[in-house]
Amino acid sequence: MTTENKLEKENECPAEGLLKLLSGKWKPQIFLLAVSGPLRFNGLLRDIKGANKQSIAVALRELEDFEILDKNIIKLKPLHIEYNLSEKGKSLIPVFRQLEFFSEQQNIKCETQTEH
Amino acid sequence: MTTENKLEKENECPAEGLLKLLSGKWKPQIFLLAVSGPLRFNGLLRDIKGANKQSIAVALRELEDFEILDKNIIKLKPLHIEYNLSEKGKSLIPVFRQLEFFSEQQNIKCETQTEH
DNA sequence: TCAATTAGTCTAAAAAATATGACTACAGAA
DNA sequence: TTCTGTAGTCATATTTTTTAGACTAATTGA
Repeated sequence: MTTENKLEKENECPAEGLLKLLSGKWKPQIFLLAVSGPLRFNGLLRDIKGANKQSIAVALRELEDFEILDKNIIKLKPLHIEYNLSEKGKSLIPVFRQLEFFSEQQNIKCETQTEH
Repeated sequence: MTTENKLEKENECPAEGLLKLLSGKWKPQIFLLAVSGPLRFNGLLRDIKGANKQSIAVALRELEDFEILDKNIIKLKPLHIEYNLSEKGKSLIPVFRQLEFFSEQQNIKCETQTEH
């Protein structure tokens, strides 16, 4: 079953599909990295500590299926593949910023922001 | 391990904790129902088709742990318990609205909105 | 030609989330 | 005192998500 079908099938409440899409174990990080620039498979595997091939591959595929990331084959030097935020993906940035803003207001914070 | 500890432990990116909190199978629905008024356990069990005691109980506990819902013991007629959106919970409403807005813009839509 | 890097897939196992059904405990009504 | 409704818990299954590790296949560099 494709990601699309899953969401078309039983999606009672409007925000739910998007929440589901964004809430995999690695997808928020991947999205945030995509905001900073193009992504590459092995790069993600190196940068995201603890992640494994399979999960990265699935996350990329789902984000691509939703047209949040564009997959581009770069026919250069070392022929490779790049994932870039699509326009739709870019329009998600403010949504993320609001989620971050809320989290900082309340203290659902991240460790790297905590001084030790 | 409590819900708090889980999120304090390894929360690399700011929006992640909130996404995780909101993305359980029933939590978005529960939150949305809470926007309309106080919730009660058996009421949710009746209203949310397909949900079971355990999941409702866990979702309520997590939303309560995060202080998004307040749990109130109502010492009236049939002594019972009500869950209400806290101030923090209310401040989440615009975040939800933005998620919904994005979903409607793109077509991550819900079935009830699709004409057939 | 051999080894490394690229970007994955596949199968199977482990872990996490959800579901099922029995059970508890209290209050009020019949 | 038994039955109904309140709000759960608990142990156990089932389902879903994530991981580990072997494998593929094309390109590139030495």
